[in-house]
Amino acid sequence: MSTIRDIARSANVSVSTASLALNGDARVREATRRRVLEAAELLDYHPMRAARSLSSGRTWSIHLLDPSLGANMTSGFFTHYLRGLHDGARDGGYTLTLTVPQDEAEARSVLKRLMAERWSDGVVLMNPSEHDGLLQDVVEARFPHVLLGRSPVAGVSTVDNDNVAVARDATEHLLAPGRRAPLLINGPAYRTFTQDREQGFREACSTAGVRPRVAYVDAPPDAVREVIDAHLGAGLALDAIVTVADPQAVVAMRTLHERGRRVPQDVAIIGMNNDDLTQYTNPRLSSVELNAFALGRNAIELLLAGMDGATGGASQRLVPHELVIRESSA
Amino acid sequence: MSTIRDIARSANVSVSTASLALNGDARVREATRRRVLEAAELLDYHPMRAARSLSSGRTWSIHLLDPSLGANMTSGFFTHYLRGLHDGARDGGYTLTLTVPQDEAEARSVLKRLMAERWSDGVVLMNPSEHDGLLQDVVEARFPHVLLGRSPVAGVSTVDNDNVAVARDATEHLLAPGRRAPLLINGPAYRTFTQDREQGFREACSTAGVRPRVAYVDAPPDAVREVIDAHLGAGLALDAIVTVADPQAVVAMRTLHERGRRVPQDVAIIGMNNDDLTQYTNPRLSSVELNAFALGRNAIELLLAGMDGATGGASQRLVPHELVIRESSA
DNA sequence: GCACGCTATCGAACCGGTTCGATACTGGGC
DNA sequence: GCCCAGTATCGAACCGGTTCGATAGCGTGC
Repeated sequence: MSTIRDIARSANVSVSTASLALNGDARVREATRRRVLEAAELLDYHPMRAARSLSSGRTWSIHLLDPSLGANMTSGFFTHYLRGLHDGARDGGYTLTLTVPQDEAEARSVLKRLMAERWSDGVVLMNPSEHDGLLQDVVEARFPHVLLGRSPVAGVSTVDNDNVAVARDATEHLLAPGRRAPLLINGPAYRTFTQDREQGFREACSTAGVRPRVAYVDAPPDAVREVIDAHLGAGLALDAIVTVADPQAVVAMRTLHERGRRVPQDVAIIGMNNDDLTQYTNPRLSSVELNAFALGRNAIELLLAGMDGATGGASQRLVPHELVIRESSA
Repeated sequence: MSTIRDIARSANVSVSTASLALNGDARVREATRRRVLEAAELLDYHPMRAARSLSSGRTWSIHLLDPSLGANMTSGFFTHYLRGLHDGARDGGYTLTLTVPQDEAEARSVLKRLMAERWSDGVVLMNPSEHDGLLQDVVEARFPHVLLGRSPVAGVSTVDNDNVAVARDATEHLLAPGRRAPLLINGPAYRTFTQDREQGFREACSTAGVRPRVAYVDAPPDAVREVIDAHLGAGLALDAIVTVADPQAVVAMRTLHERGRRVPQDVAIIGMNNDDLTQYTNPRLSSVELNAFALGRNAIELLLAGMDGATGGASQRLVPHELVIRESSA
C-alpha cells in the first residue's frame, strides 16, 4: 500500500504538491502534474478513504435509514427505489450505506449516531412514522437529508408520489362504469401515505356520490381475508376494491373467488405498486405504477443538490404515477 | 461537536487517558473513568468515524458487492439475504455498504478500489460469474471476504445452498409418483448455481431412469412461454417441470393452462426460492425454501470470524433447504 | 531509609490525507 | 537595473482519534 508521501518522493515533489496535482488543482505546472500522475500509476496509488474524510470533512457516502425492509410485503418496491438511490449515488461519486432499524427507538438512536459520528454526508429517510422525532432531529441538526414520503413537519426536503391523487385516480377508474359499493383496504394508520390515500379514496367516492368504506390492515395477508369475509358476511354490497399494495389485492381476489364472486364482473379490483406479481395472477391485476426507481433517483438528486448548499431551503418533489389497467378491472 | 480534547479538558485528564477511559482500558482508575464518562455524557461526545478509522485501521463497515439487484427477478431473495447480512453486521457492530455493479468490468474495478481505498473491513460477493477475476483478486489481496455461492477457485470462504441436492430433491419429488417426462427450466448458463442445479436434476432423472430435458432462459418471463410452446409444439411428452426461480414457474403454469394442460394433474410444477408469490397463484406453487435470510446471516458470521484472524484458511458452509409442497405438485 | 516494582497518567508520535501561509523564482514594465 | 505581480512549489499545521514509551507517585520488602 503506497501513500501520498511515496508518490511525492517518487515524483520528486513535496507532499502538498502531490496532493494538489492528484486533485487537479490549476496551480501545478503541466509537467509536474504528469510526473505525479505517472508516479501514482506506477505505484498503484489509491488514497485511503478514512484519511481523506478526516482532513476534508466529507465521507462521500449517503446513508439510507429504512425500516420497511423489516416489514416485508414490499420487496419489489424496496428493490426498485433502492436501485434508484444507488444509481444516483454512484453517478454523484457516493457510496450507499444502509440501516434497517427494528423500531422507532432504534431508528432514532441510529440517526443520532449517524449524524454525530459523521458516518455519511447525508441521509435518506424512508417513510418514518409520523410521531417519532426523527424529522425534528434531522432538521435541528441541520444535517443534509431527504425524506421519501410526505413530511408532517416543515423544513424537510421530500420526494413522494401524490398519494391523494394515486388513490383518487384508482378509485375513479373503478367507479367510472357505475359501480356503487367501493371498499378501500388500507395499510398502517399512522403513516402519511395511508392517510393521503384514504383522503383520495373518499374524494372520489364523494364525487361519484357513493358511500366510502375503509378497512385497515396491518399484517396481511390473512387480515385481508377476514376483512372481506366480514364485509360479505354482514350482507354489505361490494363491487369495487382498492388496496394500497398488490399482494393484498391478490389475497382479496382469491377470497372473492372462493366466495363465488367473479373478478372483474362482480367485483373490480386494483392494487398499487405494480409489482411483478401483477403479471402472475389470474385474472391479471390492475395496479398503479408508482415509479419507485424514479422516486429513489429523485431523492438522491435532491439530497446532493442540498448538500452543495446551492439551495437554502427545503424543497418538495412529486413523482408521477400512472394507472396500469389489466383484467381485474377491465 | 465536541472532540476528545474537549472531553479531556473537561475531565482534567490528558487526551490519551480520555481515549483509554472511553475504550474501557483496564489501566485507568475507576474514579478517573467515571469522570471521563460523565464529561463525555455532558458534552454529548461522539467519536468521529473517519478519525477513529484512520488511526485504528478499522472502518467498522462491511461492503456488499451484488450485481443481482440489477437483474431483478429475484427481489424476494435479495431482500431476505440482505436482511440477514444487515442483522449480522449490526450485531457485530458493523455498518453495511452496498454496490450494484452493472457488468463484470465495473464489479472488478469497484472491488479493486474498495480494497485499496479501504472502504470497508471486508466484502461479501454475491454470485459473481465464473470467469471474471473477482475471486482471484480478493484472494491475492488477502482481503477479508465471503462468497455467496460456490467458488470455482480455491482459498475462498463461501456460504451456499447445496444446489445439487436442491434440484435433485425437487426433481425426485416430482418423479416419485411415476412421472416420466421432466423438464428443467434453468437460468444463465455460466453460473455455478445453475450448473449445480442441472447436475442435481440429471442425477434424479438418471436414478429414475427417465430422459432429462433442459432449457436455458436468460430473460424471463416470455422466454419461458416460448420454451414450453416449442416443447409441446414438437410433440414432446411433458409431465413435470422444475424451474430455478418462482416467477418462471408461474409463467410456466399460465402457459400450460392456456394450452389446455392441467396443473398438477397433467403437469406437476415446482419452483425455487419460496417467494411470497407462491401463495398468490392458483393452484398454489410448490417451491424449495432456500433460507435466504440464513444465507446472509451465515455469510456475515463467517466473514467476521475470518476478520478476527481466528481462522487461518478459507471455510465453506452449506445452508439447509427444504421442499415446500403445495397444490402445483401435490 | 533506600532500592524496587507496579500503577495511573501523560506527552508525543502517528495514521494519511488536505490546506494555509510563506517563499523562491520568473518575466515584464519603466 | 530595480521593483512588482504572478506563478509554482514547499513546509508545517491540521483533521480527531489511537497507541507507544516515559515518568511520577506510591507502597512494599529488607
